[in-house]
Amino acid sequence: MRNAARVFRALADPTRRQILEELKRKELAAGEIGARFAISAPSISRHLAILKAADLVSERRAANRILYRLEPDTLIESLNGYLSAVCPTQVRQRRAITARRV
Amino acid sequence: MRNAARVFRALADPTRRQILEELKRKELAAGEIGARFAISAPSISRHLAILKAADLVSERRAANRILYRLEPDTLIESLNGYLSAVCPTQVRQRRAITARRV
DNA sequence: GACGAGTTTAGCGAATTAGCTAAATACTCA
DNA sequence: TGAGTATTTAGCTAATTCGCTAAACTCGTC
Repeated sequence: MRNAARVFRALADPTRRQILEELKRKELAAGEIGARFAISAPSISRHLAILKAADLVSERRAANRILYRLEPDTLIESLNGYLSAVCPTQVRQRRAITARRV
Repeated sequence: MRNAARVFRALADPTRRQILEELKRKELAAGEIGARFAISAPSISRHLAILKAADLVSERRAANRILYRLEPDTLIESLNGYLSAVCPTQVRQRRAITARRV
């Protein structure tokens, strides 16, 4: 994965990991995400920019607001890619299935 | 996973991710690991301590040297645990197999 | 017990990061 | 166009991180 470094860097922060969890059900506006945390809007905005740079989320404007959406493929491919590189035997079965599914 | 924060923090550094890859085949002494990188022995030692604190490696003394061994279960469970939390539908099949295997 | 090899600990400096507030930008609606 | 809402950008500070060198520790051997 060419972007794996950015992905792992992005996942190092607990707030960012939780943001991705918040987005798992549906896309949310930056403000809606921020409301779930005790930190300022600019800080949330910065976290979202880092997640976007890692292709872990995408954004689209909807009128006034900017909606963020999880990009599960980046997460799955990055983490699975590294798992496969480090623990090839343990994840062999898993990869076979992923390949079939895609 | 109680330790997931430490695991993700540990994986944020490219040197540490590569150390785990070096360890995938067999356990290695700190010096053998260091020889594969262009950084000083103390820096490698520090990286190994961080990996050990995250339970991603274990160590045992062998005479003069300290051998480090990959702990694949921690890596697999941490990454898969987070994947399952964020992308439950996409990793459903995968988890079923892991459960059967364990 | 002293030496040598292997490794870690201490302590420092430069760079990065995560938080904040204030100000700027983007868009909608009257 | 002017006001209001949503979000980002700029600029700052405090804390963390990663690298280094020097010194200490551990173990086996003489």
